[in-house]
Amino acid sequence: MRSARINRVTTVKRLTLEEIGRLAGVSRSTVSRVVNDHPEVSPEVKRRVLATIEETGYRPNRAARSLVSSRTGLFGLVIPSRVRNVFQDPYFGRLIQGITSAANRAELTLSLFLFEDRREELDLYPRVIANGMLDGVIVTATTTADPLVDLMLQDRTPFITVGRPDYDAISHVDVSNREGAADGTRHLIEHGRSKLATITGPSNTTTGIDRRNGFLDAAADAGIEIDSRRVVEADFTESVAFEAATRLLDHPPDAIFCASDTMARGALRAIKGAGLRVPDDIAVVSFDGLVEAYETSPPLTTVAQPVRRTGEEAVRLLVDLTEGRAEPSSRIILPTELIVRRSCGCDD
Amino acid sequence: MRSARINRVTTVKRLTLEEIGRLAGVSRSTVSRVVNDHPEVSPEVKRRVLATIEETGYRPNRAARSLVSSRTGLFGLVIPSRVRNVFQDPYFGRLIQGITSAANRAELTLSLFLFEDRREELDLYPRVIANGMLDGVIVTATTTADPLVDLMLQDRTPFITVGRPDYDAISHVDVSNREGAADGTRHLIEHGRSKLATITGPSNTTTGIDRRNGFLDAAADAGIEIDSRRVVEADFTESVAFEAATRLLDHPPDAIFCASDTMARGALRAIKGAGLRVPDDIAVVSFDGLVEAYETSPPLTTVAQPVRRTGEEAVRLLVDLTEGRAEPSSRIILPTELIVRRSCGCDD
DNA sequence: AGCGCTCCTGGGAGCGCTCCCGAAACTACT
DNA sequence: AGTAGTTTCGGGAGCGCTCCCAGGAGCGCT
Repeated sequence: MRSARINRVTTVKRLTLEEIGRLAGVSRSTVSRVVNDHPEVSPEVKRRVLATIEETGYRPNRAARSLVSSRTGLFGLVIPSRVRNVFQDPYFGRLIQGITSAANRAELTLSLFLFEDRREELDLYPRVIANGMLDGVIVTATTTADPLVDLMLQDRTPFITVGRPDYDAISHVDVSNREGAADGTRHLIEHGRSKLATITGPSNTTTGIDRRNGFLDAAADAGIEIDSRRVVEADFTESVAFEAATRLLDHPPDAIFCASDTMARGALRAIKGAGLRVPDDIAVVSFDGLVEAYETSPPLTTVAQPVRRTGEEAVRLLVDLTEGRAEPSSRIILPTELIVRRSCGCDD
Repeated sequence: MRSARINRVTTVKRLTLEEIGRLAGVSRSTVSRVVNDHPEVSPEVKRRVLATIEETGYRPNRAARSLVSSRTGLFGLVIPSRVRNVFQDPYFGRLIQGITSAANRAELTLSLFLFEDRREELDLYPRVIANGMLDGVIVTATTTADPLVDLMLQDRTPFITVGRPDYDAISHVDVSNREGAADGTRHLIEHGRSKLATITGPSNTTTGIDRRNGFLDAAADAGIEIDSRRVVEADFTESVAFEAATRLLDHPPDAIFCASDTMARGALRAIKGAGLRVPDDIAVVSFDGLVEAYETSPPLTTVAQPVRRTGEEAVRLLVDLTEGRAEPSSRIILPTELIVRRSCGCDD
């Protein structure tokens, strides 16, 4: 263990522009120009100022800058309270990585807002949004009629959602949930399955709705009737999906389309628990592509979505929006891709 | 889909203290006193001011406040670049939940800093720490000789680490890794196992070191010799642990203590792949308590650590530190608890 | 009536920065 | 040499807030 030099300096005179100017023999304004890389500074002076900034380790005070520019360089990432066990599903982790990665590259700072309940969530607005603390906000996983979104709509700080929002005219980035779900379901049908079932996400989320509709689209296209008891709703968690799947097994389907990998794990567990085999008795296709092949048995066939890229695009869109480069209601839709493994009945 | 009222108001006069004062017929100062709940305001005036604040929806500008108070209400959570796949392991998710939950309660805002590489990580210091953007910082998962910690030590912004730091004199919160690991190992020994092995965390982390030492402590106490080939290092990921476990199986032990649940999953997969049974051939005990019983087969016996509480205590400690309530080098050590399931050889 | 006291309120100063305007210095012309 | 134009720099003003100090109002007391 190394011993630390704790330098609890009590009165470090905080360096200011004025002070640096004094040291370099120029004015406050000139130092400001150098710091902000304005052109009208002679090379000689610029060199001198840069040198004293270097040796003093001066950093401009952010609060003062924000006060005059009314920009903070701070962006918010909001994950609503509705999301139970955010990190149980690999989705959010991956999304956060994409977002932080893009944020780092753009040299902007990201605040994370997670909530335990609705009260905390609504408290966010007065506490950090209405007072101009954030230059922009990314809201994920909104529900239909999300009160936070309603509040944000009243405000001036730019925001986008990840996932299709309830309102039109809100900028967002999403993946082709409906088409992807249809692709996955079609694959099941091509395997000759016809007693199709699905475990959907919550019906108060657009993601849940879109993937369910994609499933229904594919079935309808193939002329397959879907009994409403074969459409069960869960909440993207493995335990609730387990229960949903168990209910499904009362009248066993020969194929299940699960709206997420995590839910597919629950379904797999339920099917095995009932003494049935995957894919022989029931074929399974899921959505996300976030679970490695070795993590389930059999390996999951899944509709992969580019989560990391979703995060990166979200940051890009938000920055474009704050700088007026993007249309107020642009949308970016990223493609999905079917990854064929074994749970669908394919050999490989 | 509801249609949105996008109110792109171009020139909203931002409300100020002065403005509110004018509306309420008092001065800027009086409004300030009301907002900050200072006592020397008459009830009648206070009521009137509060009323106009309410009806105008006024929120004090944070930048201006920060400028004079030199406090921002912003805290940072730093997860160093070393951590590959932060969210593959449930640990960080749980920790983040604990931290954000406590932060919400304390009405402080949390910024998240994740990095892809060392360069990004070191960039953090000049970009957000040295310019006083953060009131305090929580650094997790530091390695020995972490350059960021070295930088922070030079700075005045208070910081703590989660996990025992390399330096003494840095405030931190940690769990009893060494004792916990010894408990887990002792349990294996009580099952009559003597050919003990361990898969450790990285040897440049105090967590890796402490848990390995706990394992060695228990073995030594029982008079059991540990062949150095029975101590293999991994990096807390399941895939590297899989490889480490595979190496271990060249001279199969009859018990493995894994320094994390995630690594235990890798070990389980390797053992099964080799055609051996758990716990019959090899008993397994892990550390963390973050994996549900149904998630592995057999259910893992594990040394549970209170991750969520760790996060909460971290926030508490940091806040105490910034407000001068805590000693400059306090440490909080949380207890671990052995959760007995089946992988160790117990019946239930 | 005069004094001192407390209670409440208003306004000046200043936090560290950016923006703007004007002056100084220098150049290039007539 | 004088003028206009350009480049480079300094200082005032002000962002919205908090802190401090001064002063008025109201009170009870001598």
